[in-house]
Order: sequence, then structure tokens, then C-alpha cells
Amino acid sequence: MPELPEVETVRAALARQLTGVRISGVLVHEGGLRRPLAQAALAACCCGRRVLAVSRRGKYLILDFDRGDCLVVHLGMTGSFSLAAAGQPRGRHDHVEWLLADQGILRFNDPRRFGCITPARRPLDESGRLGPLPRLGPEPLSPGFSGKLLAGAARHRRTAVKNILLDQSVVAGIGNIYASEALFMAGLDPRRRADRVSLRLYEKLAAAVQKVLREAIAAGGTTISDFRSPDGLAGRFSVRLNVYGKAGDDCPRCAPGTSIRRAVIGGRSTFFCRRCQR
DNA sequence: CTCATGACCTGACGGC
DNA sequence: TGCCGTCAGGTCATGA
Repeated sequence: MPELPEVETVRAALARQLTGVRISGVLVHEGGLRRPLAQAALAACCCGRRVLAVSRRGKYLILDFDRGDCLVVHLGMTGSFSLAAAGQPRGRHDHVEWLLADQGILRFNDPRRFGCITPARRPLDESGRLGPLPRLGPEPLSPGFSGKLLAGAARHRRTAVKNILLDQSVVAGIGNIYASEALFMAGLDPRRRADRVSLRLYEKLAAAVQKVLREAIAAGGTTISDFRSPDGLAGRFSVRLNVYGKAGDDCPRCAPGTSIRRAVIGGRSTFFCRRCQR
């Protein structure tokens, strides 16, 4: 479910709510997450510790505690955090709970169970060789990201250009919604062979990626059905989507007369306009 | 290395 | 009402 803007929204909320808070206990409920998380390991990582910071790398959240321990969290498709008052009963799919020293409870809920939580130590390895993080490309909103980077990654790749954006080892954090949105903004056909897109167009695409991500972050992310930040708010970017989920609608750039198409690329729904995206 | 495909899960929704 | 198929924002393993 969550891509970079949604994860960033969650990060900001958790940072605000948890920084400086001490964890007094943890509960891991059986059969919750698919990658098993040992309660003892989680306790060793967080119990009695304060949250120093909450950061993000691509779609991963990182909660830092005292003494170099940290928790790497991926929300999968449906993972979410919520804060509850002490005593409030646990809901369906609340798999992990952190008891906070100030009486509250932080909960991790995940119906589809694609999310994962991994205790780790700083510094985290980003080469993908060891530790919980796979190999990740640069942050799309950092100076390390550029059209040149995309073009370099696309050389010798005959796959659709959309798949370059979704490849987390090329650039970290773009998912299915923002890939379609950025390609629309850049006027680029998502089905184009990656190695046949010019450097100039990759520069346009990189700029579009940054623009759409910045706007989505400012709007608190996109809620399609059920994304909620830890303070329960829905993302406000949904109303600003141009193409995602809009098959059959008029193209916002060419309207009226041409409609948004849906195609499957790499097994995932892709939305675009055949007239203005080439 | 590259690439496409299916697996992993539950839930929502539309058609009948 | 229920049953069935399809779809869903992500990643990973597998084999060609």
C-alpha cells in the first residue's frame, strides 16, 4: 500500500509522537507477520529504551533506540501503526504492540501480513548483502538522483521504462501509483523500452518524479482505500491523481475525447494516456 | 546479469 | 443472501 510519500507521512507522525518516549514492554502475537519476529529479540532491541529518532530509507522506516539498536520496518501493502490509550482492546490484525512508559500503546496492524519488522544494529548495511535492507538506489529527493542516473540504469535494459522506476535498487521509494503519475507528468509512455528513452526524457522523468513526490508528501500521501497515518488521517493526494485508477476517464491533458487506458506491465496495473504519453 | 511469472496473505467489490 | 472471480499501494524466489 504505501510508497515513499505515505511512508514519509507515517515517519513524520511517529517521530512527533515517539521521539524521547521510553518503551516499557513489547508483545508479539503468534502467527502475525510472515517473517517471524521473536518477542525476545524485539524486547532486547527496545525494552527500557528511548526512541531517539524515526527515519526513512525508501519505503523502509527505521526507529532508532539507545545503544545503537534499531528497528527496521516495512509496511508491505497494508501495514499501519496506531497509538491507543492503555487498556484499549487489541483489534483484529494488531500483530505487535509496544507499551509506552507514558501509558500509551503503539500497535502495528497488518491484515495482509506482507509487512515486516526486523531488529538490527547501526550502522545499517545498504549494499543488500547483509542485514534487513536490500540494495537500494538513492533517495529520489536527494542530490544523488537524476535523469542521468535513470539513463545509466536503463542502458542495456529492454524492459518497460516503468519497471526502471519500480526497481528499488535503481531509485528507492517509488511504487505503482507514483510511477504511473510521474510517467504521465513527463509525457512518457510507460511501455517504452527503457533503453530507447533519451537522456533528455530521463531528465524530464526525474524532474516529474521529484515533483509528484514532493506534492504527495505535502498532501500527506495518497489514500486509495485504507491508508491512514498513525494519527488516523487519510492522505489528501488522492484527489490530485491524474491517471492512477482512472481507466476510462478523460485524460486531464487531452480531454475530452481521449481516455485513460489501463495496461498490465510487470504484472501490475498501469494507467496512461496513449495520446500525450509517447 | 536480465526478465517475466507466480507466490505470499486478507479483504473488498461486482456480477450472478 | 451467498458464492465466485478479480483486484489491491510490495517484495521475493524461481527458472528461462
